[in-house]
Amino acid sequence: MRLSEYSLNTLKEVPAGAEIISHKLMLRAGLVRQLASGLYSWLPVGVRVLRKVEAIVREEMERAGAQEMLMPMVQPAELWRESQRWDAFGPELLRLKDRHQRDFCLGPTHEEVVTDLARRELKSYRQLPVNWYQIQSKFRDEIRPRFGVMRAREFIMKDAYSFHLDDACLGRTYARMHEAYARVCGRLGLAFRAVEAETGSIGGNLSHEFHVLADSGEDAIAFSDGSDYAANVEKAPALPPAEPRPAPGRPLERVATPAVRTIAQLTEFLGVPAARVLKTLVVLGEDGGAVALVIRGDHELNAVKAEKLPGVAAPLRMAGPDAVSAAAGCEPGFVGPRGLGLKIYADHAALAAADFVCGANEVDAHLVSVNWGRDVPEPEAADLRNVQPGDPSPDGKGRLNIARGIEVGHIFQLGRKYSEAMGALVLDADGREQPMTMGCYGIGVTRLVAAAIEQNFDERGIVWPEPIAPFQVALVPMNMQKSEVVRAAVEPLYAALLAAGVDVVLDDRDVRPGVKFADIELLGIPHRVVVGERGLADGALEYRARRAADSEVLPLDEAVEFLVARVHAGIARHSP
RNA sequence: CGGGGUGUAGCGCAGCCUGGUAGCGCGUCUGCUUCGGGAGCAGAAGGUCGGGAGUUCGAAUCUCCCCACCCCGACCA
Repeated sequence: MRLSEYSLNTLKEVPAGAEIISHKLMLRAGLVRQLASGLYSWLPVGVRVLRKVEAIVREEMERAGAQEMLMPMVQPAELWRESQRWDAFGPELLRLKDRHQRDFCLGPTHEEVVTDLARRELKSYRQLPVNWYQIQSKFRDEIRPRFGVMRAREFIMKDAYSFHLDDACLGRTYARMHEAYARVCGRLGLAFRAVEAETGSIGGNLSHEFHVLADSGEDAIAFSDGSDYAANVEKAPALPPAEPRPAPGRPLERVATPAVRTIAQLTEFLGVPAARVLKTLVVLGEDGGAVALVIRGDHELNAVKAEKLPGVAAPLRMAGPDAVSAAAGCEPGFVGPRGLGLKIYADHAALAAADFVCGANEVDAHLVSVNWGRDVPEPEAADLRNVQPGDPSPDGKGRLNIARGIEVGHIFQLGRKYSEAMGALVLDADGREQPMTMGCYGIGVTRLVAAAIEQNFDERGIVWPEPIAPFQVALVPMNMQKSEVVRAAVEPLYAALLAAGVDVVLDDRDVRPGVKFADIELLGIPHRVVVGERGLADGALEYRARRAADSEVLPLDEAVEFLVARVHAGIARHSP
């Protein structure tokens, strides 16, 4: 490709509104442009990267035994009603009507469509297992699109669906897909972790998320320093404290705490550590009532865990001030478990506290030296909190660390949720009809591009992992328009690299060298070769890898061989 | 949806408080010079000041309504 003929439009300044590094660099390097909130056009350089990511995903899917197919993005409502998800999926499902007023949606995922296809095509256990995948645009009407293509409303996903007669077979395909996902991340040169995860609106019994580690990640993941245990913080169980609850010490006491509402204010006012303060959160109950959740002041409520408790409404919602007053007889900030006429769940750690501080259920007052059993009836114990760094690993080996991650992939063992709801049955060896058991496996292709940048950049721009760079080699001729010598050197080199199958770009634009250097670095091309009269006098070029601090001399007559070797090595380095 | 913020030339911004009909930098176009790290000089094009209504002799500026976009929270690849 000759840059003079290529649509490359880089920006010196960062467009307003871009917050995270990948979004800034994707705009500056001219990979994408925003159309509307959460909707992006991909420009030619961006598409080059996208296609390379897709190619790697395809290769690994084929290696894992999956077969590519393609399903419609527009889906009839009837299928979603069959699976009960027309109502359950909520406003994230973009609904529309055709000219006959029939209901449709834009596919946010394809379990319904693929299950419909499977029940028509798959009739015998002899056809199983199958694993179908597609790479296609998805649409989710996100509450808040964010961070450029990282959380877009329309995005490209690779989604795969497998069908099996029994769960053992599902488990084998799941393991192969787990391996395939790890290979994809590895080939992209990304530092990642596979973690146990919640299944959310997709459903099923077992799932893992693949997280690219980055401080800008929206998820928190917990992993053990003593084993390979790793889980999304949403999912990681907080073990009950090993030590038994201490015996009550001092007598119960009521303390006036005027206008002291928050844990921070309370710890300062009373000089008590947050771990000795219990906070009582009032949330909406299933029956329209309310439920109280008690956790330690230094702990964070885990909404996913809480909404699974009997009697608690899902999705979890905090009770408003009016509901709190009705239940506790005081405003939020002074609620406590003593004398509270609500069902109470207490977190294991809260339950292990003695002589603790809590709200008195009256304005401007708290109780100190409160003890379970003595002052408050023993509540029901539950795991209500997020794990914290230093907590023991749930598998009993080591302690947990917390890291931020970008969820680029998620795999599920769905089981028979969809096949039973939609009647996807096959005949088994005994001639009996059985619902198939299913797995589904998603990778955010567009998100992978952004995640790769989050892990690979410097002050000059993107530093692509070599397998997905838009071009492998950039040839940068100095004063090419005037210099016969430079042209005579660079044109054959360009042709030879093309002939050798190298993804090479020739920066033949009539612009000053500084512009070329800045653009090539912003774009993150892994290998750069400068061709100038200065070096050519000695038969030499200058080579510089994107990550290298300095250039090195490259004899002109060795250039093709050298670059081909570098490119192959760069890509091979990432192949597991 | 709740809270906060921003909309002025392709991009980044000033002007708004204190009304008088729009400016800076970058980019774009033309010419000359320059040509190994985002060039210099000279000239040029480009704006219903997000939209509508109102106040006023007069509105980018004041008032009201609407819209879009961004950020913080609940969702997910």
